[in-house]
Amino acid sequence: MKDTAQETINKIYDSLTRAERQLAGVILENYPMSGMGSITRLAEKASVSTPTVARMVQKLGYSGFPEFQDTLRQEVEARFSNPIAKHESWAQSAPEAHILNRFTDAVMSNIRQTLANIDSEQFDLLTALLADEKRALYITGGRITHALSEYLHLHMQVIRARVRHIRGTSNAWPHDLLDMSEGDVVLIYDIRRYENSTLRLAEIAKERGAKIALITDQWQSPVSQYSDVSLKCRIEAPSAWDSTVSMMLLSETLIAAVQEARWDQTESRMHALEDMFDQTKIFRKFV
Amino acid sequence: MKDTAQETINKIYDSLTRAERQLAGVILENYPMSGMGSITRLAEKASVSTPTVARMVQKLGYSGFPEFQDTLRQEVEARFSNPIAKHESWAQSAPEAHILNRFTDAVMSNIRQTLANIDSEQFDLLTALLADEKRALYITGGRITHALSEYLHLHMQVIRARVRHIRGTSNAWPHDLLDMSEGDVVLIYDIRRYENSTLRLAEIAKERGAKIALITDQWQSPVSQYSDVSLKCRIEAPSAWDSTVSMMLLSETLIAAVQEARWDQTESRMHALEDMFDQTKIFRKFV
DNA sequence: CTACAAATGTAATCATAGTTTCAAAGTAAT
DNA sequence: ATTACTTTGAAACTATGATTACATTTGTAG
Repeated sequence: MKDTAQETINKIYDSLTRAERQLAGVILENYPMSGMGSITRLAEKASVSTPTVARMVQKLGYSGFPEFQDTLRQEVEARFSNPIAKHESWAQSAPEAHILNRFTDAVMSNIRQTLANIDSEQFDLLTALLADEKRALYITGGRITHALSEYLHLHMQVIRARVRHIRGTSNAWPHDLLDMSEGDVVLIYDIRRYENSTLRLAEIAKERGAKIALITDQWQSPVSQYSDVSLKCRIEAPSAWDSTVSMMLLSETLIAAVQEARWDQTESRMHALEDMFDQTKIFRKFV
Repeated sequence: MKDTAQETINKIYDSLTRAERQLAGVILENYPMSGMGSITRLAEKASVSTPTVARMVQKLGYSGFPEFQDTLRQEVEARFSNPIAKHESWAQSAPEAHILNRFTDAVMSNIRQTLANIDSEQFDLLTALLADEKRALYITGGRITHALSEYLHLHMQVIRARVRHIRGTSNAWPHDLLDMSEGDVVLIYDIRRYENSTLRLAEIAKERGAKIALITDQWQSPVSQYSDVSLKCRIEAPSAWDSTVSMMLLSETLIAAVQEARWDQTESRMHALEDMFDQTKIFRKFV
């Protein structure tokens, strides 16, 4: 493997001249960031002239300062992108290039980026809206996100009253909007291939005074122009389709957050639900 | 405290134009290293022109690209000398104990464990079964996993013919089994609070000579006694409910794998679908 | 469909960074 | 002390990066 700049410097340190050693000292001092500015700045920091710097990087084996700097940049990048988990293979039983590993790589990165860019205030605001039972809650999704919206709906129904699922994919949704009143919340999932009917729905809901919450991709659905709160998720994947894993994560986190926020009320609802399950014998008793 | 470039970008993201968002995406993608090269390189990576970059950094409040880059450099330097970054907090904008960070922690660990314990041969076997159009495919889920099963069904329908979704939650599923013949595949999602009807379904399908595939949790559904192939997922979460994110990940990976396996046939199906969408004007043209 | 405004890229211009030349200063050997 | 050689930085030069002006394209309202 190729040496890092650091190693090279140490290797040839003895053959360096006075000014060059001075410079080498500064570079190593807080390596590798010191070399990230311009050649002039580095020269000044080491109190030598720019030609001295230029000459030394050539001694180190680089064609010029830019190449030297590129090397440093790459080193920084390597250290950055996940000190530990850089190239761990997720499924050890499969080769690194197996779709299991490639896909998981992408998804992990999606999740990291989604979380890194999330605005926690928006999240908290949305949690508060969803937890407020005075506001009726409408949930809807598009073709791909329908499943997610249904999943959220299922859980929200357990947590609180007045939750409704709108099938955005049907054309019956205007009926659902009849009951909507000022201050109600409409939560919309919308990712690319943004659908026209979803946009219309948001528009109409907005007109009726509803709060619009949006969960969308990094390119943002046009619905965002009407939304009061929105969360952006990364959805890229090595596939012909996008990955909604990060949206699923956010949805579940929302469920957990809302649930936490109103545990008092939810607890009794859950018990009631359990009782009903018991009576209908849907589930196996203790496996 | 002064905002980081990252925060600033997110804050004004809404007011950005198409090309600028494209650029913002690239910057955030592997922030902050992407901004460390020259303006030209950054522009190329984002497929926009250099003026677009120059304009955006000004929108962000910097006097020009060099100042912007200086800021990034300082951020990198700060993170470098800061050893606390070890235990990474996913959403930096929220405290470590925020549900966003706690939940994500759990989910990341679920994914790691799920992948670590997966048997890639089982996965490949399942991929092959799903890719084989000679076998009709039936997909079903339980109360919680219904959404997942529907999601998989949606995609499988695009990829291949003869796919059917069985609503395990209704009591009409015996009807769906009438057409089932030897060698067909039944894919079942089943996680805890395993449902009786799901078990019955598996039993009957097995009797009719179907291959049973199972996606379940780490405690394993009783369906596994009938299954020919099964994948186990971790689903624990700091919540009153389980997290199905890892199942979603596996499902999407399966979709990608099957799709890859039969891309020749799938491609034309997807085009046909696109054409139909165009005709029905469901989607917005290029946002 | 037309007219206008906004967005974006091309190309010219300007600024700064990087390199090279060369002369001055330092150093060591005679 | 003189000469030959090495080191070094000032300054000229060159290349590349950043900015600006302007034309083209794209989208939108009338």
